[in-house]
Amino acid sequence: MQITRETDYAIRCMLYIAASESGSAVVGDISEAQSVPRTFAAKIMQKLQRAGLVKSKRGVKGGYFLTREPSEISLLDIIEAIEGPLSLNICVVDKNSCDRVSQCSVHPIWVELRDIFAESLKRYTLKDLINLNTP
Amino acid sequence: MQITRETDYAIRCMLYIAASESGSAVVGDISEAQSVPRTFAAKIMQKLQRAGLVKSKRGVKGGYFLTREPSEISLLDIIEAIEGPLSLNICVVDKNSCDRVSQCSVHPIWVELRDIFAESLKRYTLKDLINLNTP
DNA sequence: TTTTTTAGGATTATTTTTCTCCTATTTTCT
DNA sequence: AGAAAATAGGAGAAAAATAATCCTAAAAAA
Ligand code: SF4
Ligand code: SF4
Repeated sequence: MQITRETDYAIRCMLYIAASESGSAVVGDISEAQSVPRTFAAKIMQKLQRAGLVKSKRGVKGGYFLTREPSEISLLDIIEAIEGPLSLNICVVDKNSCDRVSQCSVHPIWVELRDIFAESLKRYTLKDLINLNTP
Repeated sequence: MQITRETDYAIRCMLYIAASESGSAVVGDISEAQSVPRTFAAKIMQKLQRAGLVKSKRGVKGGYFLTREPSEISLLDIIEAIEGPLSLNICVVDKNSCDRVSQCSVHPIWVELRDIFAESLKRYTLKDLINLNTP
């Protein structure tokens, strides 16, 4: 019931880019500053790009930059970019995974809790997290 | 970011005992009724017992029974019995796991979210879940 | 054209999850 | 007492998920 290391790394990476002066950063710098293994960081950035949270520019003076304002990128966005749709139990996201769904009294609870949890995660944006560091 | 299959099984097992006429059930019946592999169910019941949620009686006419009223056993109780203390990121439950804790702006968020989530899970008890089935 | 930097597929290593097996012990019933 | 029913618990195997690594290609700027 925890986010994965990969997701934690992704949040760190996004935070680094958001907090950077220029608004963009190369994988090498992100990796070093946030203690994320270099090649793993590269993979993570690719996922974030496919999810549309960042874009890249190749070559000298290239790097990754955010596609939206830090205030418009929430923890939920980052988590779902890495882990896929948020759910607290397999049956919430894939009804075929369990043949008890139709008669299960717990299933609706997981659906409801997912929404509550998602709302909480939406409330925290990159901007909030940067401000906590440099008030 | 999901509960494990084991935890889902544990909830089913508890629910079966709580809903049973006699208030107790043997592993074989629980396993069959809830489609939980027999030996795995036995292991799960042991964990639940160590957590103090059930007690067992050996021998003929034995089985497992709840130590508290169904209205006094919450989803959080069951989840923590199986998975250990609830946390959404490793650093919440083990501060030594990450040497960035002291300077990390995300860490306090995970602590806060854990509490919100735990509260939500506390609100659902076995009694609520049984009533949903047989209103 | 050279250097910098991302893109992406293939692959490996590690850890966690999901079980199974076997033997011991306790309790009840006959 | 003895047989049967049931949990207790350790050891460990199989499968899946996580956490990386490696290598080659492609793009863009200088
Ligand atoms: S038993 Fe209920 S809660 Fe568990 S996976 Fe199936 S539908 Fe979901
Ligand atoms: S980086 Fe922050 S949130 Fe992530 S594990 Fe470390 S302390 Fe926790």
